[in-house]
Amino acid sequence: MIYIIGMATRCDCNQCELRTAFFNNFNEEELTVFCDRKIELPFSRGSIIISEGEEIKYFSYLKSGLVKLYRTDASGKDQIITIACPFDFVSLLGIFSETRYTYSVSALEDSVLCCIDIRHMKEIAMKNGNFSMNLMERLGAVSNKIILESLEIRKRNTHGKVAYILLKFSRDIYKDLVFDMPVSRREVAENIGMTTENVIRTLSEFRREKLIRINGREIELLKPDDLERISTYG
Amino acid sequence: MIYIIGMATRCDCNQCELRTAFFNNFNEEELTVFCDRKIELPFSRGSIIISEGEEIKYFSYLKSGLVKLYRTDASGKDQIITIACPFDFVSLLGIFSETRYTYSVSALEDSVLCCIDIRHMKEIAMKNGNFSMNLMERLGAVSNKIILESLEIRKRNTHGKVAYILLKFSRDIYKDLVFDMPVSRREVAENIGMTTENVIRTLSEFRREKLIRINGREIELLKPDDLERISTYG
DNA sequence: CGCGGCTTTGATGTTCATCAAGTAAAGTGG
DNA sequence: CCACTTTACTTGATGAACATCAAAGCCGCG
Repeated sequence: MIYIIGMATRCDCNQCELRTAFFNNFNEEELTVFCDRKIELPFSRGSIIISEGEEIKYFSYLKSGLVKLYRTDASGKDQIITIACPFDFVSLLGIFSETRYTYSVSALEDSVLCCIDIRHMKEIAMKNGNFSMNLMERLGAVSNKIILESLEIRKRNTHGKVAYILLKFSRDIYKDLVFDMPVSRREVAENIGMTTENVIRTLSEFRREKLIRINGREIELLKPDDLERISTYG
Repeated sequence: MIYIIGMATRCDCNQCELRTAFFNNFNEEELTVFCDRKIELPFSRGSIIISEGEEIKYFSYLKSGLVKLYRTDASGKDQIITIACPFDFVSLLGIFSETRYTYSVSALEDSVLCCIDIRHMKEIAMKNGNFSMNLMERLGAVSNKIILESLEIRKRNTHGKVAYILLKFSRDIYKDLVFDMPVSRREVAENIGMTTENVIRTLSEFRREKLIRINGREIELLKPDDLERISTYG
């Protein structure tokens, strides 16, 4: 992990939006210790946060911004595993069963990561069963989401795939019918298993059919219901 | 879950092969309680063990046999998530974050499930941090495997996909170059995202090229190294 | 014995990746 | 700040890969 970009900052974990997720299971002392030990690291858009093969030292989640988790194959082609939003874990489930990362992470937007020493995390989990259960629930939900999404994408044709990811950006990430795509056309292709050309071609078709409006990376969903139908039925 | 097939049996958890995985973290008393509360359920080949949407009542793992985890879409088509071997968990990670199953499970071979009340499992995990951590590690490893496999399959063409799954059966499941396919051609197709016809066509090509020998469901890998190459490079 | 499901092969057409080529945008160094 | 390089985006043409449709043999089961 790279530490050079900006200064590590601190915030009050009492205020953290993840509090209800698992800090609730801390007593005062635990929370203080956690707060003291955690560090926050800012990363600028485009920078690599974690490289495949790197040793796992921290348990970390995304505090703000947007990051992609991806794998690079032998021929250098990337495959995007998932895109993580604020308060999603960047540490996936392997975090406790592996010693090295099996994927890379890079920042799609300026982002801040909240990190805590993995050993410390384990210690807490060992001692505090409620915390540990809560953590398991959260990690499980993330894994489930990734598995589900991968299956959903796999069964769609090109039109369905593009509609699916447009709806995902609009609904799950930006909660708006108008948004700036955080990823290039190539990255969209890497996410849904298509070629860059066909992503563009499909987007252009959607534009011609007045389903969407495109202005560079800005996209507006004009007929979300129709896109929904395309996503579901191809 | 269906209980009607055969009688629930018991075994000594001290002898269980999963012992080192997490029973090690039990003290004598905990192990006794666990052993008393768990039940073993036999299912005959082809029977449905869990149906999508069903309430999650048990944490369960496969003691013997072979099962498939799958989802059924609106049009009735199945998509196989993964095939679980003995001592794999049938309960995936959602187990603690969901109340209902998001997938179905059916027996590919005569199988025995070891089940324990999910509430009891949670109680133990809450109290025993080591157990809980171990559980998390194991669940994490399973999830990771599923995610990885899904990504691997997605990036292969038909030849690569078929070679990949043949090698998986041979190496991971049966540990032999000769094995009986536990699944129909259609199920292979549902596992790797192809049509049944193209699975058969590809298998026939492999046979004509003397890469494999086929006798109904019995398959022998004659040139595993060549299949390896096909799996990796298409 | 006949029905339904599984397997297999062939013919056909659609979908999609690849190749090629050009424009636009964005970063780089003098 | 501008020429230059590189990267992103876009469209078209082509062929290969793959799904679909059709038909027939096989096997197990009621």
